[in-house]
Amino acid sequence: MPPIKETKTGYSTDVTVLEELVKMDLPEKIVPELILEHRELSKMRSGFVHPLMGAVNEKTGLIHGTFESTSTGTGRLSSRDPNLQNLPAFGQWSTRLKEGLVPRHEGNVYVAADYSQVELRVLAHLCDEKRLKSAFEDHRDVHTETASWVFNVEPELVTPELRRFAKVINFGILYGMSSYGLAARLGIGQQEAGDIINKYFKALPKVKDYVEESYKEARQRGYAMTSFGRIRPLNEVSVNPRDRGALKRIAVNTPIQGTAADIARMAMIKFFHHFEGRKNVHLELQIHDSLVCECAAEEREGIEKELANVMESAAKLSVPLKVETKWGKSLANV
DNA sequence: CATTTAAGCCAC
DNA sequence: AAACGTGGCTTAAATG
Ligand SMILES: Nc1nc2c(ncn2[C@H]2C[C@H](O)[C@@H](COP(=O)(O)OP(=O)(O)OP(=O)(O)O)O2)c(=O)[nH]1
Ligand SMILES: [Mn+2]
Ligand SMILES: [Mn+2]
Repeated sequence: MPPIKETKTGYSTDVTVLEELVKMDLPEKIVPELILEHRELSKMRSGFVHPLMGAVNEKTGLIHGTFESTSTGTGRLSSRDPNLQNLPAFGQWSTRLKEGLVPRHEGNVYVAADYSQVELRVLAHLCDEKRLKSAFEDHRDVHTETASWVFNVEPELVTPELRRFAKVINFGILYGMSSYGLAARLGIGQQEAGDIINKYFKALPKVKDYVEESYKEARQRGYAMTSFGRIRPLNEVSVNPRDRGALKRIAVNTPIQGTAADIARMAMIKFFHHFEGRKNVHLELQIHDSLVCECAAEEREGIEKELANVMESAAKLSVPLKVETKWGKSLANV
């Protein structure tokens, strides 16, 4: 079938290429269709089902993963052996998989809370953009509004998948995505993509100013810095020398992603203080801007409120921090 | 034989 | 001349 994209060593067969081949509606379209289906299924089996089952400790019956505290450039945690921060979140197989991940004790449930639009709130705090701040003061959902704007659908009709795509747009543009990159991701022309980027910064003028100012500061100081003083020396980051914009994008991203990471860490500390001595409340997972804990089913309602309160008060920004809570008998619900 | 690299894909 | 950022993991091929 026709080549669409090149890699270093040959022709690309990634998901966008295969979907393009299906769209071309050639007699052989069954081939990319079957490869796509195979990719999805084998990713699930060899990427999640097998490693997760293999990670179950024989004696405890539990998965004992490792959270690394000092292995990212921005201050985020990472998770390994197995990675529990990248469990599938969309699609039927995601639900099936996570139905198998359950609390250690019968009668217990998971309670989870995730910061709402966290890096956009951090951005609003850092750049003092009026429109962004009032959006959060008015409890609005900027991701949904972006989805509604870009994809021309009523906010009520924005699906979770569409909203996830809006995050790519919101954060992508903020962190320096080009019209080329946006066009490729949206499947539109570069002109149209450029228009979207221009409108984005026109709607939020202080964001553009902030991006430039933030980069200038970082370059002068030699390091990027979060709201709480975490630093990332820029001479330690390695970038492809052919990519001239890379260092700027890193310098702009780090204070924001890093500030969100600082907040998440403070929330974890607060969690331990708050729930100290409560033997049936355990923190199980941290997924960058969310915490998942296990507790007795009877205590669920109270824990949900306490967890939300702990996280929302972990730091004080010039915009409110908000979390969304969920609970369930397996990770499929949270 | 073990380790490294490339491509690809899962998440936030 | 490349063209959001932060990670971890699997597979196959290249490298040693
Ligand atoms: N640069 C970049 N950052 C991302 C991307 N996806 C997620 N993030 C960062 C920014 C988010 O605020 C943060 C937490 O991810 P979430 O999925 O929880 O999204 P967010 O909190 O923005 O929205 P939500 O929780 O759904 O209200 O991770 C992405 O595609 N690019
Ligand atoms: Mn969030
Ligand atoms: Mn999240």
